[in-house]
Amino acid sequence: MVLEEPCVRRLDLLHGPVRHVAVPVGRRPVSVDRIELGPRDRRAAELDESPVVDGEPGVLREDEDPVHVEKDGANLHPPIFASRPVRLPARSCRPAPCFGVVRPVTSGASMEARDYKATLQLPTTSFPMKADLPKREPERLARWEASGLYEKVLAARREAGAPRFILHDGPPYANGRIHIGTALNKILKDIVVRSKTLAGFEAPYVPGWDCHGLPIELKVDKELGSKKREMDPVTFRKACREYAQKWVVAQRTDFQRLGILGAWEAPYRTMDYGYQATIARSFGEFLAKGLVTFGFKAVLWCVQCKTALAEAEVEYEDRKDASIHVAFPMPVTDALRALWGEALAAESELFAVIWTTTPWTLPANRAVCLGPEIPYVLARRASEPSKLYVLAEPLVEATAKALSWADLAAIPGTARKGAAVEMARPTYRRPFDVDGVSFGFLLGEHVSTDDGTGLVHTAPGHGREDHDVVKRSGHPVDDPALCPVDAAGFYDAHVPEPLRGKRVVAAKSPDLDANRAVLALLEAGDPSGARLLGRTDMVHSYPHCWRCKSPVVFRATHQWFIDLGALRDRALTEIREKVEWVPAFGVNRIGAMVENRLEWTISRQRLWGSPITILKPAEPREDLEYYPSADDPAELKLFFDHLVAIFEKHGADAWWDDENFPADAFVPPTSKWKGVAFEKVKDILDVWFDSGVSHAAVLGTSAYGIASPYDEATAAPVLYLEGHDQHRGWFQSSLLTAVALRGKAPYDTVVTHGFVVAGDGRKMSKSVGNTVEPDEVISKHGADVLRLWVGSTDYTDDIRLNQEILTRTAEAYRKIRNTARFLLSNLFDFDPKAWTPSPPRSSSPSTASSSPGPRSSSPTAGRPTTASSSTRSPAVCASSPRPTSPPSGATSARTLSSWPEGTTPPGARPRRPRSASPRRSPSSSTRSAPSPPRRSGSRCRATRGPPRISPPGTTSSSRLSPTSSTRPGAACSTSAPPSSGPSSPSAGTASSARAPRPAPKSNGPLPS
RNA sequence: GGGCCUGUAGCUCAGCUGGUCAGAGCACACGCUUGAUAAGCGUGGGGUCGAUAGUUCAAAUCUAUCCAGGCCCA
Repeated sequence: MVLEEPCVRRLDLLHGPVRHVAVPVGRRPVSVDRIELGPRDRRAAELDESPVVDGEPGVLREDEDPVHVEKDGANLHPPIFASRPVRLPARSCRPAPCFGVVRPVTSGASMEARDYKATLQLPTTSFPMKADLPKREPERLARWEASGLYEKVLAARREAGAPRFILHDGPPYANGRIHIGTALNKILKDIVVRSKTLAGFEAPYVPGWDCHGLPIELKVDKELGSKKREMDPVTFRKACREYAQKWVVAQRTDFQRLGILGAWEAPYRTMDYGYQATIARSFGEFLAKGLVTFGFKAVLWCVQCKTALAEAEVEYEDRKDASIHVAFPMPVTDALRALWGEALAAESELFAVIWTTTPWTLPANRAVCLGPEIPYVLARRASEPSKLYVLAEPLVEATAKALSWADLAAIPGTARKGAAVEMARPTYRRPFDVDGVSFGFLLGEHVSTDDGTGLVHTAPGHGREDHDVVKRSGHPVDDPALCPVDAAGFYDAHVPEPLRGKRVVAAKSPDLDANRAVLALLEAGDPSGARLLGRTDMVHSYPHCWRCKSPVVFRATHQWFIDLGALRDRALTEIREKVEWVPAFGVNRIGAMVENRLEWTISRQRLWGSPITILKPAEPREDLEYYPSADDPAELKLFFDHLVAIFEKHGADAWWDDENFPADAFVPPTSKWKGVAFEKVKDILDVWFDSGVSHAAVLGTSAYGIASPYDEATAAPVLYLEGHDQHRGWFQSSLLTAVALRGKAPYDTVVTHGFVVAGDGRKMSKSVGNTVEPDEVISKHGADVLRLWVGSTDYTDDIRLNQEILTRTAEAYRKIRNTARFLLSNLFDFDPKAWTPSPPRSSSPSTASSSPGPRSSSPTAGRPTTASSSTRSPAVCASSPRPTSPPSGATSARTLSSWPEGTTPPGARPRRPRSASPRRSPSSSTRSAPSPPRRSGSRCRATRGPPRISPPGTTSSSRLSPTSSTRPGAACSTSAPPSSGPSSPSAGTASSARAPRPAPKSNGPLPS
């Protein structure tokens, strides 16, 4: 059988008995064995009045021309053979190729037979058109699990000596079911891991969970109710552990249902004994390096939970507060008269006017801050000319408006800079003065003329800037009187009698309300002479405890800190020069955050966590404040070696097990302090410290089954992939701990994704009712549809999701599926073993040769930060030979998320690094392996649109949607409870980075 | 209020350093097909490129402001 060109190619492609042959109009099949015309075709032909002649099917002879049907001079149809039936193309097929059914005649099939189906070679497949994913996916997953697919693939790569690629999982918080953001995050990770695997890498994926922290503690607390009071800490912690484990299991089920492949049988949990031991050892290293400090400092404090909060544990909500202007009387001194001259008459009453929205902090006032460069004037009302008010010049008008004092005006010629005013050493009488301690006027750069009066009420016990400015001025800040508020939010004895026992926020009754009491006292006339000039109610954004939703306060307490001063420069260097950020703007984000961060409050007054493993002498001693300390490195090492051994065997619970492990049990037998009576510090570490050291606990050891990517011998690029809220959270806590512990960032590449938002771009909120739950999607459409949705979006930005988008995605899925089905069905009788590949048409030597392995052969070469990773990542280099893995049979269906079991995925053959590519240095290829495709010659950082990841097995690129949780691993903006936040690094769940697009031309590196 | 980011057809996205850049797929409408049929094929409608003002011979593409939205802070 011979067909003309276009048909011949098709035949060649099919490489088997001809089934469908494209017969272009105007061209003619020169010779075919036989062409049959089915009844329907015949009817169509009749309708068309085509010259179809009934007759016996016959053979088209070489010299016989097909009949052309011409109408008005144009070919309307493909050839129709009068005596040789042919299936007619659709009438609408005009110039385009039409499909005819042509088959060789092997037997004398009679045209009389009614069922022509048997005589035709139709597409054949058992791959169903209908996916029925909700039902069939679980079966597939069960097969994966039963066959140990993940382990097998990994083992195969390992045996083959494939280069490694490590995606380190940011641990989601083990509290509650997963939400859509978590799903987004995990699917993106799965896409990366699988594509890397398909690209020939050994790409293990060890999932993890963040198990410690306040949210779990509070939940357990609630569940236990009154029982908790009878419970010892060890028992309570056991309950927390069980609670966390319950959700680990639940979430694992959820993740597996999404089709995520990974080491689900051996994940890491921050509450694992070994992990806890690593936390303690890491803390020890911080101590040894002198990075841990202990001090009195205003921290965010929840009076309801009675604990310090991390910034990330705080949510800002609108709140209505009294906005008040208060005048503090200032004695008129000679210096001030010299400053202001005649404007300040001897009989004048002088006042400093401050503005605040937290009246309850007035009893803690110790100073008034002025901006050094801000001009201050004397202002007065026409109606009360003897009263002079000091105000910032730019704010006189605004103050007059706020107070409804139309007649308030600045006295011309009285503008003096804050620095000059301060030089005159003015004083004032602070309100509610009990002990007479006031620090007077201080200069502070934080003073602005954006609002207020330009004179800032300063209470060092209740504000960070206040604390800092007072401390910088040399005044003491450790005096408990500076913070007259107890842990539960009640005024203590450092305030005047009428205020004692009032609660500063979250008062249950108006009588207890400190703000109200303060205002009442001011209105009644405080002995200091302070006057309330005016008050209004103001709605403003105010911090609330993320957990109990109570308004929080700043309260000075004793806390442990990590001093970031020593780490900052190194961290910034790593951020800006070593790490690749995808999308590139991440570097600005985290850079600015690290730059502005001075310290990290690491202590929490809670139970469920890793302890701050420090002992304090039961009786104060001159020679030892705490044990161990950086001053005695030998003792410190001794202590932590001993402690880590205990933790590895008994877990951190031992720290609370006073019966079996009293303080003395932690003093090593050989310590010189053995015998001294100690008490344990009972604070726990910020949970961000826990997850922050995962690089040490999981990647730095082989405890979780993978060799360390940080060891030279087993080095591998490390990718972190989380929502962009983790710039403040896990990325940062991981970075800071890694810089402290090993002097380097823990990751080579950081990919961030956006948050999942509703269809209108707004955040998902349960109260609004615009959320989409993963299990709903799965039960309705199937996980593959959810995965396709991820793959079809731009993950670098926020990702929209609603029912319509899901419907579209499901429709797209059907198209893709049917296309696959068509391809499969045409291959049903394809025998790969009998197939001889035709030689490549042409190959460009340059492309063909540019497939260096991901790992460079030069161990010493670092990743050049400026080198463009030019070209293509070896990881996905398409030019390397891809073994064709034959589907085992006609029925082998490939789904979006799988390759046939027992077969080697395409591209599975590991590529060995090429020894020398003239186009790229080995080191650059090493580093760029995990990075997204870049435009040639441009640095990733400068790339505007992030490249997309091309998920293996899917036809579309994927995007991530962020959810809104606080921990890594979640990217949803729904109201999932943030895990306790890292004090400094706050973590968010939602992240919205755009997913890298499929690598262009198959040569681009994957953005991972 | 600050930092970072986003805003192109109903949906998801391309449009690089300004000059056929107003595109694709899906959806929709109409037609065809009904031996891939809860499929397939063809044709078509649809966007003042968030808004405004600038720079320029020329702007979706640069600048400024504004509006809307997201994350992180305050």
